[in-house]
Amino acid sequence: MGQHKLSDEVSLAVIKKACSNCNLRELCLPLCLSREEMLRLDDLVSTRRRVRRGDHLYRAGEEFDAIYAIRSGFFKTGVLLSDGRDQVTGFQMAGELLGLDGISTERHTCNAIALEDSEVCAIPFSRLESLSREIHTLQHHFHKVMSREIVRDHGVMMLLGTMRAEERLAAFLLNLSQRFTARGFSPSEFYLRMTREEIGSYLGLKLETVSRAFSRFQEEGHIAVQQKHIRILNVAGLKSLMHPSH
Amino acid sequence: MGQHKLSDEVSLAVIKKACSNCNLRELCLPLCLSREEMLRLDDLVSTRRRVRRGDHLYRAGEEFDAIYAIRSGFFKTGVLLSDGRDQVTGFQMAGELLGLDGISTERHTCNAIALEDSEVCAIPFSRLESLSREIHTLQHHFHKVMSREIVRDHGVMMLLGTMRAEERLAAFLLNLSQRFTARGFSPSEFYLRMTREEIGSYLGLKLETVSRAFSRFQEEGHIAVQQKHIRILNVAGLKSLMHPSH
DNA sequence: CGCGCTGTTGAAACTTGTCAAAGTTTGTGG
DNA sequence: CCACAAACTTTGACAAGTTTCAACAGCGCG
Repeated sequence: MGQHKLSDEVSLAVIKKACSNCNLRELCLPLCLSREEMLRLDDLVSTRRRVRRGDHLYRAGEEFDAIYAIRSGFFKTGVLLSDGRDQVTGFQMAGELLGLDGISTERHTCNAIALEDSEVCAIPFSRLESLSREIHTLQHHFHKVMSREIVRDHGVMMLLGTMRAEERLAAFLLNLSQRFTARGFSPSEFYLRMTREEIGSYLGLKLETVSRAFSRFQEEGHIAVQQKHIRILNVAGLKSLMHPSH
Repeated sequence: MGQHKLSDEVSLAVIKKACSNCNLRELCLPLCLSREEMLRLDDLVSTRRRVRRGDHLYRAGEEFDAIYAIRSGFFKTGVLLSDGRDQVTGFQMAGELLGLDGISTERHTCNAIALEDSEVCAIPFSRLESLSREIHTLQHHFHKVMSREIVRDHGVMMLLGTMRAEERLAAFLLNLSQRFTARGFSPSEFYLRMTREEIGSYLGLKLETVSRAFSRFQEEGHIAVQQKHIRILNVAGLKSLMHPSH
């Protein structure tokens, strides 16, 4: 019995590397696949890659041949203008896909950098296309994921185009909170993996403005900030900051 | 001989409604398809729809079942926040696709409004998925189109996040110019189909700021503006405004 | 021909950015 | 384990850019 259990655990440890047993499968590509389909996907998503904090997963201009599913860790993506200005275009966490922008030109158009030690599953794109020609649900789900990325970007455009500094930061915190919640973490308490400057870049603000907004939120009792440690004390208060009445 | 010619012209007029003879096929979905594949696409893209200036092609919240290729005309897409703020997320012209954002939730997430009398080809999405399971090149091209939309959105995020008012407007004009050029129109002279307010919404600026920037560009000899009629006099000048030295 | 929508321009108010200084944390090498 | 340097954060004072409010001009449509 003891023997048997041990061998079970060992094989589990191996199998766990596959989509079919990944605890992120509800957030990632495998969504809605049958058991048999999932096993075919396992085969596709066999390459893993570790990325150390601060290292690039890929760089703008590099040849594109795979998208990446984040297994664990935290990333930022960003583009760099010729005159040195750069913009963080997103922060990605476990279960989310990276590299969709590279399909269009067959080159990556942004940089993806790990904000903590991370692990990703590489998904060779041409094989994903092949498989999704055979598995209807996979195809459809992949289209949904790409579309969701477009919707997300529209949300950011909305944020950058119509909101003022404090509204942007409130929206940002609520979004993070929601995504942490979906992953089983606390909705109200988390560590920011990015600097004030990176937050500012994403939100179209200078780091000092981000810092001041944090301080203000704290003064008003909406959150407690200690460096990168955030506790949300008053969700409703933050939400109301997003839609000021005046 | 004369008879023959007439009959040729008549059949041409009919055939012209299909992708295989659409003069936008180099910009639209059919790209890279073989003759035979193109004919199968024709079958799919059989529904046309006229949209009058000011009318909605679709509204946020409506059920999604098709994407649209613009055959002629000009559209804007935008989202509306609960508190009344709205943001134009894009302007689309002939050969471009509308509705990709709807795939993710099976509902349209933005409004699409014609800025001039327009005609679109409706492409039933589930049939597009079927066909692209059979036609590899169509599948790949469609993925590229979605990805291109993501890249475009990142460009707008860059613009909204890092550029000041005049840089934004310069980038906007140069982008329009380039897209008109790709469609065989003059790169340096065109009519804006949208109001200052709509430009401002897209660029995250108030209409007065847009107006002032136009005036300034004119004073400095970069462009000539007369209401919606724009002539670009100095492309290099506009480009340099996008990347100020100081 | 006038009414409404759109666009232009000016002045003041407000928000955010810039510059500067000091405090805090983190990481590294001795 | 400590010391030091580097990176990050906070805060203040001031400057710059954008919005707001307001008035007016022009164009286009009924």
